[in-house]
Amino acid sequence: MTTTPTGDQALIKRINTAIVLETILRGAPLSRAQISERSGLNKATVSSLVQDLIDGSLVREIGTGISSGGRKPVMLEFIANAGHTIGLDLGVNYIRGVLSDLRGSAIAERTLSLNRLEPEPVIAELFRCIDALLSEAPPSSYGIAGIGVGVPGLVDESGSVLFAPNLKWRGVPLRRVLSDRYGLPVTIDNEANAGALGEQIFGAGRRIDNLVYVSVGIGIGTGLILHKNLYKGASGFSGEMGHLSVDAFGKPCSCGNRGCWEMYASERALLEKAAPLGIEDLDSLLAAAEAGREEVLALLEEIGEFLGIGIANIVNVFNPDAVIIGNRMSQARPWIETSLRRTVVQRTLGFHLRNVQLLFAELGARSAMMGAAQMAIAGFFDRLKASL
Amino acid sequence: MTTTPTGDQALIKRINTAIVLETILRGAPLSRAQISERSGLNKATVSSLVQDLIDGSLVREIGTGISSGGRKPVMLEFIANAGHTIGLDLGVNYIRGVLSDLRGSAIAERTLSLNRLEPEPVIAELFRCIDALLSEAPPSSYGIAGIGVGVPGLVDESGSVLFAPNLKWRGVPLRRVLSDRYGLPVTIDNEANAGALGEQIFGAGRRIDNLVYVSVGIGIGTGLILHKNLYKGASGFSGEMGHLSVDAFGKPCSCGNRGCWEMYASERALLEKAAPLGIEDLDSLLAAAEAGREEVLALLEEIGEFLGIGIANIVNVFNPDAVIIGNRMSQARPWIETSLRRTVVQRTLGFHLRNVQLLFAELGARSAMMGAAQMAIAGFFDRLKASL
DNA sequence: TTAGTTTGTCTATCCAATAAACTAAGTTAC
DNA sequence: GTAACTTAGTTTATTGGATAGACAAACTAA
Repeated sequence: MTTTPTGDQALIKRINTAIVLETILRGAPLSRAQISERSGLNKATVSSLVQDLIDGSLVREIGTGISSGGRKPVMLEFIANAGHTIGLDLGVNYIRGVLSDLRGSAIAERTLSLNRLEPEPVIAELFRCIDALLSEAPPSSYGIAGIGVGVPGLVDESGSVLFAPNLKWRGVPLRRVLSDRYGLPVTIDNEANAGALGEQIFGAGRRIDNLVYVSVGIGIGTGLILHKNLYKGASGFSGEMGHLSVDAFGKPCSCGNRGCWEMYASERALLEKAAPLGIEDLDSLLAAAEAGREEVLALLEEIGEFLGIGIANIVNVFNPDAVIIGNRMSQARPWIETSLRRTVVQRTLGFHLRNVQLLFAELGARSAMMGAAQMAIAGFFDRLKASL
Repeated sequence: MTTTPTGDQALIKRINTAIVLETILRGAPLSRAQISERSGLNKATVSSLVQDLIDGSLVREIGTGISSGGRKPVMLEFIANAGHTIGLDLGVNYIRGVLSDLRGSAIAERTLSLNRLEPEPVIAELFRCIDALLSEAPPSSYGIAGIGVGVPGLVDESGSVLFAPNLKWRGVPLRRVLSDRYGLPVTIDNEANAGALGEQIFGAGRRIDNLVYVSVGIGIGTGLILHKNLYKGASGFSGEMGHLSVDAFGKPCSCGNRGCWEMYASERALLEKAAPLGIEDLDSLLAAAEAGREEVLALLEEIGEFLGIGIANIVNVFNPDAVIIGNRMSQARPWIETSLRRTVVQRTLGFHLRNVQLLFAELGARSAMMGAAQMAIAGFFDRLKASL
């Protein structure tokens, strides 16, 4: 019960092997000598651990490097295609999937649209998408290392979708369904968490330790990366900052609260206001903005302000290094950025004391999908570290 | 630069020594055999590490226990008075100090009131309080292990008070001042963080891994304990949830934002509303409530509702196991609890799915002081683990 | 008294990291 | 073109912790 994992020699070896592997992942190509220097491990130790990694098909020698006055170094690199993963972004009316290698480079992508919401047909499409991607996977030592999925809703620790309002799902055991069919490790998480991870690893958030990703789509979801790690609430779910109330006695929200942020700053809120202007969807709205239609520009400025109001709250609470605006609304950047930035500066306690960057997603619509692939990759490495 | 601490035998020993010590701290009195069983470490290993702890004056044998059919076990316990710490709660018009042993048992306490706010006189009083407590400390192996202080403001990683609005302090290097004078390790943190720690270790939050402590005094501060650890924002400060805006276009707050929570739910907000009734301070207000004065009861019910509005936001964002209401307003429990609880239930997304407990501080006004002592104790153990 | 049990220590062994010596394979100066 | 120097990577002997198993000590039960 209280059995903490104890320290023994195997633990040391695991720790040091992980250090060597991570050093290579970060700095490849590297020689054994460079790894020794960077990691602080003895040359002999590095040699031995590198040999294990080579035996495990995770690292390979790629020939000699240039000499600096002595024997030429043998350069090493991580074998990115030692395995592959599948990343999926399950949206309300689309599925995006990617087959990637273990560094996250995309090998194949698929997008398909959904016209039904019920779990059965959606899962059938999910299977089709995965099957198609699997058929493109080249043979490799580790094969398919895992599947990651981002979904627009609350996910618990067992990988069940507790509640996805826009899909009208409740209690769908997605992880079990997928791992039963494919016999692979499956990671399920909120779409905003996946997006946060995608931007942190591959996009606007590289090298930023603490960031908040705000996914502005039909609703608003948020993914938090604190001290380089995805933060999950106590029970393993979070990302509900769309339901932060910004107007305690405002419009009632379906969640039970009143004046929730996403009722003022989401795509849905924007389109409701645009309806009287005869605009039905985001694309035509952005086209109208492009054309300089003034009522539309005013609407977008207002959305920027409301986004800023919620972001100021988030900054006050979490004090992150960056906030990244992602998902569909990031396309509206040219017309919302000014009012958004102004509002955040006005409303953030001691803003000048902070170094908060306001950024927009670099991966655009691919953030969540790439983040889902990264979830699977991270799962692979976690299992690896635990095993050797 | 990228030098991660590498794994060697000393690391193993540190890890296992910490396991043994923690096993004793949690379950004392224990025999070596019991420690071996609970920790999973070999009997011989435990014997050797226990001997080190005995040599280090951290553990002692306290005679034999009862036999269960064989040789009698030698029982061990942690030497709580191997050292002492000082915990201080620096309030706006008071200082509370405690001298405690390494388990957090109070040996002596002092409370004194302040009538000036400037750093110099306050620090002079702080010195007096510390000196008085120090003079009561019995001799011990480790002496005074450290000083912990909770302050009503923003504290950075270097232990400087960046900004304490109610004290009107800016940039006071409190840690340096104290460690220069006493030559001891000093930990400075926000008063709400200290209170959260105090309640988690000694009060209503025992055995709760994830909790939010809401310190409702003149303003509102919050301390977050996530996965058993105090959460600090990216730059080492947080606790600003009093400035979560609950009414985007409400009253302007001195922080720059509008409609901040603490403008509606704090002691100051309550007293402003009570002023027309001729009530000037919290004590007389509570007395009036006790006497059943209806206008006062209505005011308190309203405060309960506003507290609930902010707490619902916090629950939606952090999804903690418990929320603890602390500081002065916790005295108003009988008159605010009903409306508070109702509001939180109404406004929390999927409240029925959660297991959030709403609690009131058990340590009352002593939460922050005891938490400050705990900060010093934790610092002592951290340094210990790093050294051996 | 005897047999069995539990506690705690002792001993031999294992294993990973390490320093230092060593081999291999280059460069540079003249 | 050779001698002197450099750097890369391996080999060897040593160190230090954890461990299993043997053991002694101290007890209970019958």
